[in-house]
Amino acid sequence: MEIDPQDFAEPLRAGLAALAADMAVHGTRRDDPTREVMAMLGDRWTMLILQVLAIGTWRHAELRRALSRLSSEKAIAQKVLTMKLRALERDGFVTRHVTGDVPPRVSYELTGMGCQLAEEGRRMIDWVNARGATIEEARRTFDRAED
Amino acid sequence: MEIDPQDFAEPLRAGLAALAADMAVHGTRRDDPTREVMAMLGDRWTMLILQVLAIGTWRHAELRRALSRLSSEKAIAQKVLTMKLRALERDGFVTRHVTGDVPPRVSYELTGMGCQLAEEGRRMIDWVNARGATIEEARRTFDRAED
DNA sequence: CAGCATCCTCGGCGATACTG
DNA sequence: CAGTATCGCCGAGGATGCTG
Repeated sequence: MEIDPQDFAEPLRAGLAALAADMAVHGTRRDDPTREVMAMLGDRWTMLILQVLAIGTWRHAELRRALSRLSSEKAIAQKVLTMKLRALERDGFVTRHVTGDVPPRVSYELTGMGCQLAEEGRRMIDWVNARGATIEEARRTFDRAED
Repeated sequence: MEIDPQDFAEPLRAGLAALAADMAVHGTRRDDPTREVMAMLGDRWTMLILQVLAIGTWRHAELRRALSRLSSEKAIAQKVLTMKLRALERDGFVTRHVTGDVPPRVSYELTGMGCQLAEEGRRMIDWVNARGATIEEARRTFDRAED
C-alpha cells in the first residue's frame, strides 16, 4: 500500500495514508472476513436470521416459518436457509445440532460470538430505523429534484 | 404480522412476537431503509467510499484513485463510483458540489448523517477485524471437517 | 424433516465508447 | 473531468423434485 504524494493534495494524502494503515488494508480482498461478514449482513436474509436466532434455539422448519412471519415478502427457500445457516456456522456464529436420523431432527443456535454479532446488527437496525423518516424524506426530495 | 400460536413452542413464540413488534416489521420490505442501507454497506465499494469520504472532501477522479490505493483488487469503474455516490446522495449521506461547467469540477463530502454512518460502519469494521483471526480459524476447522 | 442436485432468472458490477 | 449509454458476464437466490 503506497500512497503516491503527487496524486493527492494535503491534507487528504495524510488522512488516506492513516486510513490505509489502520484499516490493515483488508480493503476489498475477496475473502476478507470484514467484507464477507458485511456482505452477509447486507444480504436478503442473514440479518433477520440472526435476530430470530437471538431469541433461542430453532429447528429448521420452525425457523423457516418464523422468518416468513417476519418478512412481508415470500418465504425463504429451503435451500437458501440451509445455505445461509451453513455460512454462519462456517464462520463460527452458529452451531448445528443433529438429534435423530430418520426423520432428521436438526436445531440451530447462536454461539457467543454469534450473539455479539446479532447485537451489533441490532445496533445498526436501530440506528437506521431511528433515521428512517429522514432518509425517506431525503429520497423524496432527491427524486423530485430529478424530475 | 400475526404469530400463529400453534406453529411455535413457547418460549420462542413470545420472543418472536416481541421481535416482530419492536423491529417494526420492516423486516424484508424491498424499499425498507434498513435493508437498503445494510445492503449498501455490504456491497463491494460503499463501505470503503464512506471511510475515505470521512477524511475530507474529494473530487471524483481523486476519490477514484484513493479507492484504488486502498483496494487490493482492480479499480472501481467510473460508472460504478458515480452510481454509488448518487445512491449515497439520494439517502442524504453525501452532498455533491458542482463548481465549473467545462471541464466539470465536482466534489463530494459527507453530510452530518453520513459521518455518523461512516462511524457506525467503522465500528463494524473494527468489530470484525478484532475477530478476524477467530473467524478464519473457525473456517479452517469447518472446511477441514468437511473433507 | 432436512438436505442436495438441477435449472433458471435477474441484478450488480465491469468494460468501452461517446458527450458537454 | 464527470457523466451517460450500451453491452456482457457471473453469481446470488428462487423453484422443483428426489433421497435417507
